Amino acid sequence: MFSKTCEYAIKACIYIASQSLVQKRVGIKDIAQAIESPEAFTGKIMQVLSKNHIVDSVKGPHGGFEIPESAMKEKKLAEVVRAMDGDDIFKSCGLGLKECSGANPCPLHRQFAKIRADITKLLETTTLFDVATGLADGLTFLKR
Amino acid sequence: MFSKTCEYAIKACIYIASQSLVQKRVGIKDIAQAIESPEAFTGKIMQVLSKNHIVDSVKGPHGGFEIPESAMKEKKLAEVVRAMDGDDIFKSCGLGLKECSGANPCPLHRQFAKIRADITKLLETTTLFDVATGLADGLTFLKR
DNA sequence: TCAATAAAAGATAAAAAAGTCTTTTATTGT
DNA sequence: ACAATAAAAGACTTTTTTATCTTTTATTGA
Ligand code: FES
Ligand code: FES
Repeated sequence: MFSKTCEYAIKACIYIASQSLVQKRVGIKDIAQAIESPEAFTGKIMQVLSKNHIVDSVKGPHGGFEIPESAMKEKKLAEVVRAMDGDDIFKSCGLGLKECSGANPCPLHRQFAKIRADITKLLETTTLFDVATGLADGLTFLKR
Repeated sequence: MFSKTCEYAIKACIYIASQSLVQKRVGIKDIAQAIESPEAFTGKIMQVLSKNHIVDSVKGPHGGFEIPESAMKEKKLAEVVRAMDGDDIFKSCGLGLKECSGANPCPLHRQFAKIRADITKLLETTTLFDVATGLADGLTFLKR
C-alpha cells in the first residue's frame, strides 16, 4: 500500500503531533524509538517532511521537531503520503497500466476506482490532529 | 498495491483465460506482447503460476499456457495474488505494525480494515472467467 | 530417431528501495 | 567567543525487486 518510508513518515508525524499536543518537541532518537524505525533513516525522512513544511524543525540544543496545533488541524494525511510516495496511490491503475482511464479501462478499473476513491477520501479528510488524539489518549499505537 | 510481478501475473492470467475461451493456447512471447511485460521475466512468473496450478503449461511444439474454462470459473484473483505476493494485502497493517489487531490498533486501523475488507472481497469473489470475458469482448484492456 | 519447439531451471545483472555513516551547519547556554 | 547539541547534507552500503541470459528438459511430428 505505502512504501516503508511512507509508513515511517506517517507514524512519525502522528507521534510528533501527539507530543506537540502536550507542548513537547521531539528529537530523531525519540521518534525512532516511538515508531520502531532505524534512527539514521528516520533522520532522512524527517528532512523530507521538514522541506515539505509538514513538520517544523529546530536545530541545536533543545531542538527537534514539532507541529503546531493549528497546523496539525489543517494537515491531511494525504500531504504526508504525497511528499513521500507521490500521488500514485491517488491516481494510478491498480494493474499498472500507464494511465488509469475510463476510456481504456483495465479489467478491474471499476472496482479499483471505488477502492482508490475510498483511500483518497480517507487520506484527504483525516488530519494529523484527528489521529494524534487517539494516540495521546492511549487508544491507538505506533508499534508492536 | 501489488508488486510489479503480481500485476504481470494477474494480467497474464486474464490474457491466457481470454484466449482459452476461444481454445487458443498462448506462449510466453504472446503473453509478454499482450501485457507489455519483459519476456524473460514473464517466463519466470509463468513458472510460479504453473507450480501453483493456476495455469496449465505444455512444453514442446504448439505448447504454451492455458486455463480450462471450468478452471477459470473457479480460480479467484486472490489465488493469483497469494501466489505472487503472499497474503500481506489481505491481513497486514496499513502502517506496517508487526500484526494488525483490534487489541493493538494503529491510528488508522478501523479505516484500513474496511478498505482491506473491500479489496479482499473483490479479489476473493472475482474469478478469472469474470474478467476474461470483458477482455475477450474488447471492453477492457491490458496495455496502454 | 532426430531436429525443432517451447517451457523449466539456474545463474547473473541492473535498478530501486531501505538503511548507514561522516561531515557540515545552525542554535543554545555558559 | 565557544563548547555542546541536534538537525541537514552528502556519500555510501545493503537488501530487495525487477529483469536478463544460458542451459536443460519435455514434447512433437517428420
Ligand atoms: S485502468 Fe486500471 S484502475 Fe483504472
Ligand atoms: S493495526 Fe494497522 S491496520 Fe490494523
